[in-house]
Amino acid sequence: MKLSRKTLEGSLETLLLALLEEGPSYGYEIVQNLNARAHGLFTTGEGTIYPILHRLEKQGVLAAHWRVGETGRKRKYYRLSPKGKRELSTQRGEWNALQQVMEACLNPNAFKNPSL
Amino acid sequence: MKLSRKTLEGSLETLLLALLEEGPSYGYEIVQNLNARAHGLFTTGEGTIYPILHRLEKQGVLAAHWRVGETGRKRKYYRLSPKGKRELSTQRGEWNALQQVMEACLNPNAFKNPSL
DNA sequence: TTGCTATACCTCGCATTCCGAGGCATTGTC
DNA sequence: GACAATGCCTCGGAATGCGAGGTATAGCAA
Repeated sequence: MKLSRKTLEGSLETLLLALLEEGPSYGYEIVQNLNARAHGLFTTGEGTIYPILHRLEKQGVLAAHWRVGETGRKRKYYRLSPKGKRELSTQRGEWNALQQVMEACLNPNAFKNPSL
Repeated sequence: MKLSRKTLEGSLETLLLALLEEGPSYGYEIVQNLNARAHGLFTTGEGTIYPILHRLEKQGVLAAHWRVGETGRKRKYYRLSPKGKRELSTQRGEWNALQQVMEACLNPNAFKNPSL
């Protein structure tokens, strides 16, 4: 099954933040990593990830610094700033909340609400 | 807590389809119904719902017919077409799949994956 | 040397989405 | 007659995802 674009919308940023919570990484690796974790459910490209990284850096959610990796090439490493950690926490909460509403609507019979 | 627009993105259509699965309804009522179920977590307006309804009708996912309700006013009732039922089923599946990926990324410690 | 692939960065433009603001008509109430 | 509630609708802006393309370097093979 291939996840439609619409379903993925708005979740990518949360996914990205969660990934960076585990440690600094750079754009190219992040794309590979996300696609690996998606297990073929969806595929992300650089055209999607780089603009998000730039925006988050501009917003102060991510901090970036250039470094030469073990391959000899320059990489731009991103890591969560303190603001980024708070942001991730917020988004985790929002995700859980949405999950509950979706659960209640998609499986309404699980606990019939007489008020509706 | 107020759900940010980004988190909600892409889920509204699924929510709408799930609501119509329970029976036909019309735009104005759908808006009220969705907001009631959101329990203040988010608020949707008619400017959001009507375009979605029109698009879904055009795509053959919803069938619509005008009828005069018990209030005396004309209403445009929408119900799921057979295609719509299949679509809802698909979206339910996509939601569950996304949920699993999100779960795995947001709580990576739950089952450490050594390949990452 | 010359190419090719993988790595690694980036931008541009299209299609799509949410949503606030507004417009129109009708019903019932004060 | 004024007003709110019901009920439909459109328009434009901001933001998103993403395919397509561009640049440059490292390493390998012909």
